[in-house]
Amino acid sequence: MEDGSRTVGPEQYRALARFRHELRRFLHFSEAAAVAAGLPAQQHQALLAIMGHDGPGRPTVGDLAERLVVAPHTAAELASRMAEAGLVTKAHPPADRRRTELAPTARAEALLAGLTEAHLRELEQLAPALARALGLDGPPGG
Amino acid sequence: MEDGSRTVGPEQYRALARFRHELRRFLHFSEAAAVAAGLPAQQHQALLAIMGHDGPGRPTVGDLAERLVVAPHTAAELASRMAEAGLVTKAHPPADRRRTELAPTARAEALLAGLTEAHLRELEQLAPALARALGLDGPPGG
DNA sequence: CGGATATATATCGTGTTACGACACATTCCA
DNA sequence: TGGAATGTGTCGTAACACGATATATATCCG
Repeated sequence: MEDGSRTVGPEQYRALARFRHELRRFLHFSEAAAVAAGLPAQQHQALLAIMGHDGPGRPTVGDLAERLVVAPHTAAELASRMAEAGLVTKAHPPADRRRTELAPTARAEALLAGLTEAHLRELEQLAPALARALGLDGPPGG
Repeated sequence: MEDGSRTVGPEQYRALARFRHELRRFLHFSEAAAVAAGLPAQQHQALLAIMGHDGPGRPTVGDLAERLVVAPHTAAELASRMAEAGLVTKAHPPADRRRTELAPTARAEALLAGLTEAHLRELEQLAPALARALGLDGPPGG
């Protein structure tokens, strides 16, 4: 019965559409905030991934690709643009000189701090709606 | 005290980065699924917005813009590409001939049904991680 | 009724981003 | 030590979103 082959109806479309709408509102806020701070949206997210790296040592270009769910060479391009913009510095660790480790500059850290604060505040507002929209089938009583 | 001016530290970066990672995983899945079905990602989402429209009558280009959180002329371009691709038909209601009402074609409905099924299944998997990542400060005990 | 203004959509040129195909340096391994 | 694997970088291409601008329709006000 619940094999999922014919469960798609108007209610599912509406629920999924609502979820995507909430997502896009957040993403739109995020992009606008980043651009207002002088950062392209992807560079902001890359910076967050770098600062939020929780492994040992600095994240590499490959780590960045994995966290952003993009192809390695896409992350490489992104890292290059960020280095040009003075947001990160690149270093090749002696242990494996193929790798490129990324470290944020002081300016990038300052920018990210402000943006992160704004995002945390915005998410406090949006989280309930997002969580609600994640209950895609709607409440059992509705 | 909780004015939010100095709450940004390593834990916040990690939590927010994890949330963005989950988001990107979902968005990557979604785009890949759409493209595999022969639809550009935005056209898939536009279709979902159209089919998920819950107001009276058909959604207009302006409605689409609002749901996708894009500028009206961006939605107009998207609608034109979709009409060219045989995914929607346009109609100008007599009541206000400035408006353009959008209706999905049978082919579009079939495509969206399959994609929606896949998305609902994927969200069942991802929803817990997303919801967890939405508790950005981490559990009180952790 | 008629002209000014507002609304809804559409078009054009531009910039950002992501990809595939390919190139190159470094490391690993038989 | 030579060849495959790994990590990153380069180049050309395509989709998307925007600002500026244009057009058609509707509305308002006297």
